[in-house]
Amino acid sequence: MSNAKAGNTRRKGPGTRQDARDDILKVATEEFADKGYTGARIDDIALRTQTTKKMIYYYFGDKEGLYRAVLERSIASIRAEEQQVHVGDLDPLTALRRVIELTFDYHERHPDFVRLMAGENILRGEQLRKSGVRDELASPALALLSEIVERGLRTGVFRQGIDAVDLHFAITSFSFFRMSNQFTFEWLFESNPATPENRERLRKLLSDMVTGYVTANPDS
Amino acid sequence: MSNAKAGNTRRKGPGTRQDARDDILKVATEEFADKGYTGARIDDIALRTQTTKKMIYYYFGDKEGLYRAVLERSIASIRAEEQQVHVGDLDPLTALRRVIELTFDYHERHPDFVRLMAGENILRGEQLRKSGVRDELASPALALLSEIVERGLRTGVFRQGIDAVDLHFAITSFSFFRMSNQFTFEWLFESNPATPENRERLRKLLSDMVTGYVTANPDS
DNA sequence: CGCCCTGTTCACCATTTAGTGAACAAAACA
DNA sequence: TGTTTTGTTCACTAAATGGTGAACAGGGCG
Repeated sequence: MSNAKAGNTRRKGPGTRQDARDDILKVATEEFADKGYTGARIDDIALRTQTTKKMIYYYFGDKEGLYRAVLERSIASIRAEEQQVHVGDLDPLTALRRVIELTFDYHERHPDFVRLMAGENILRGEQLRKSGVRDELASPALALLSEIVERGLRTGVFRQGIDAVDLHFAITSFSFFRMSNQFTFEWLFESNPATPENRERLRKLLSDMVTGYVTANPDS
Repeated sequence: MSNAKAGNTRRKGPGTRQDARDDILKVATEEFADKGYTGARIDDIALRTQTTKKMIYYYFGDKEGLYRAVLERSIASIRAEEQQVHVGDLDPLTALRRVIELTFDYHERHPDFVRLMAGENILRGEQLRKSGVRDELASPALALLSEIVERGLRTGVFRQGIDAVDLHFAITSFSFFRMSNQFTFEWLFESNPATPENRERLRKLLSDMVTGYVTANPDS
């Protein structure tokens, strides 16, 4: 609509070109995370950007293209962060605790990512499936876990039948749900799990529960 | 739009009045679960209903009113189901296993409920907060768990520091995430947790993990 | 110098979408 | 039986929304 931007100083200085894309992507990420795919408004994104609506279409083609770019960027960022972690020198149980805590913390630090994934699942993951990014190594976090599980089994600290993907599932479901469902959970139980006063307790609970499960324990 | 319904037999027989509301609610539940609040289309709902768009507005006022009615109905239904469960005669650990399995199964059996809650959380739970239904006893499932935890602590089977809400959180996050995030999880790890071949394993994992955590264990 | 490629602006459009006005039908009620 | 209340039809609308056409600016390059 009327894009009456006040100080429309049309500077063409260096760094404007690629930065325009980034500017759009950052704003679009917030918008899509906040309202979901259908709820997001291109006009609103354009308004909060230094560029215009036409530029969004120029760079990303259509709403779907923009949305896919947002998803890909968000996932790339989590991968980059995961890649930094190294736990090879820790004993399996300590390493596992480490990974659990990192996963827990990551979800807390990136609510946009959580909301984006929640929204994409409502859409049955169709856009992600159309995207090609997948191949760039599934998830460093899983590789990490696989290595830990292998070591744990080898040294006899872990019990038989532990699967890395299942472990990752257990850890992620807890960490993700804590952020994604905080509102309905609070409404139901008058306690918001994503809140600071519940943070440490839940973090420890998850860590204890998973490490306890994994630990070799012949009886029972 | 043009509601050219083929056999528009305008029967006014008994049972048409209240059933119209139910018909609308059932279709609307699917629509909102499938597309989220903003993605849902009143016209589409009307088309798949025996009534017309105007009737939807007649009964529910506006889109928000319809959505809220859908949420309330969905939650009322889960409550009704939970109320049926009785585990007072089982020992705490068996009772806990029972509740875990019931929660796990409920989420599997009601994907619409899961998707609806996921969508409502993207909206930050605003509609649920506007709704007044909450008072009708928070959650029977929680009452059940509280009673089990109390017995478990009393008989010394459970260890100290177990909280019923936290337990419920752990159980629900696992069960919910399995359904809600199946698509992105499958995309990432080439394994869909909601699928029959993963069902039993995950169900057992959750049950073992939680009961293991809860069980008294002085060492470590 | 003239051409072309990448950005960029502004006005504009077709469709979709939530929501309505008014008249009418059929019970319920008096 | 007349009147009021509840339910129902159909045509209609204002606004929002994703998306476009065309013209143009400016730097790189033959």
